Amino acid sequence: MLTIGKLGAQAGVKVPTIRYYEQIGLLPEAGRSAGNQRLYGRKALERLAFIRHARDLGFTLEAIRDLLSLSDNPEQPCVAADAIARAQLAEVERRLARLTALKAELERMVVQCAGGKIADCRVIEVLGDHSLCSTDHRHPESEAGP
Amino acid sequence: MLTIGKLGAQAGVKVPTIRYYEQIGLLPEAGRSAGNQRLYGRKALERLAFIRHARDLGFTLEAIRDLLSLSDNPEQPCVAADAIARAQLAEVERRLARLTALKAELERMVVQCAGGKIADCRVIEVLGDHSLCSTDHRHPESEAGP
DNA sequence: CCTTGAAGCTATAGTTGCTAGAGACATTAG
DNA sequence: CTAATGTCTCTAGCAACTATAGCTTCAAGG
Ligand SMILES: [Zn+2]
Ligand SMILES: [Zn+2]
Ligand SMILES: [Zn+2]
Ligand SMILES: [Zn+2]
Repeated sequence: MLTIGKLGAQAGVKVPTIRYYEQIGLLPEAGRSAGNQRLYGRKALERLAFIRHARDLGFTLEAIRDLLSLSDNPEQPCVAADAIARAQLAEVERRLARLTALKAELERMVVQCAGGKIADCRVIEVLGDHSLCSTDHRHPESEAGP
Repeated sequence: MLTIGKLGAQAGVKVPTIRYYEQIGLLPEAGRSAGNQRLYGRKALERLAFIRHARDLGFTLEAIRDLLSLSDNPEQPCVAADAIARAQLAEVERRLARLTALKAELERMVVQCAGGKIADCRVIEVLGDHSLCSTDHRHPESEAGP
């Protein structure tokens, strides 16, 4: 049996994060010691490692919630899980495309600036006028996340 | 003179967002009409477009605050502005590297799954065990953003 | 002139995924 | 036995908005 600190160390998750996951129902309520401290077994460690890994791959907690409940039904077909993964892949590809455009614009900005006064700074100038950009990088939709 | 709605439409920013920017001091307090409604001129539109464009390029509001106060001093040298842009470029490059790794792992997952039961699903399996991954994609640090 | 509907106002709370702090109890090493 | 660490609950905060409620103001049509 592991205390919350040991569990966190094993899974690479901070202690408050574990309590947070329990609070939002991603982890089941842990059993308690005589002194009211949480105790975890191997199953909890596996579940937490699953969550951590999925987070590292950029899945939202909502997606992970679904993935976990799917993985609790091993006899069901896996199409739903695969669909979640494919949606995540699509999301990553969208972000990648956007970031690639951003990188191009930022590089252009910093390269073009000759480094004089603010009044002549290409960075400031481009920021004030999107028509100076070479691509249409504008926020098409979603955001955030790893 | 523009009402807040017209201003938002011109700059591509939602009305509550404009009020939010004013609240956190990114936009100066707007003048008011006789009936207490905000009124904006060309300068406010330019400033808002600047903010919007910088946001579209992934700058944080804190960075934008600094960029705006720099652009208010046109005689100063532009090194500080360029440094902010280069930092943003570096950040974008870091995210790009991470997302590229994530994309590779997600592709592997969905390609390898044969589509049977959850018990045999490669997606679920890989999520539970990072050692099945081909790269070390783990969250090295920062996150979030465009 | 008056009514109606859209647009504006303030203030508050919710979103996502945590993280930090306060103040009290539990456990463990020396 | 004491001191240091670990854990407990609860609350509040981060970014950057978004949404809601309940009001007032404005512009256009009849
Ligand atoms: Zn410059
Ligand atoms: Zn642009
Ligand atoms: Zn599958
Ligand atoms: Zn992995």
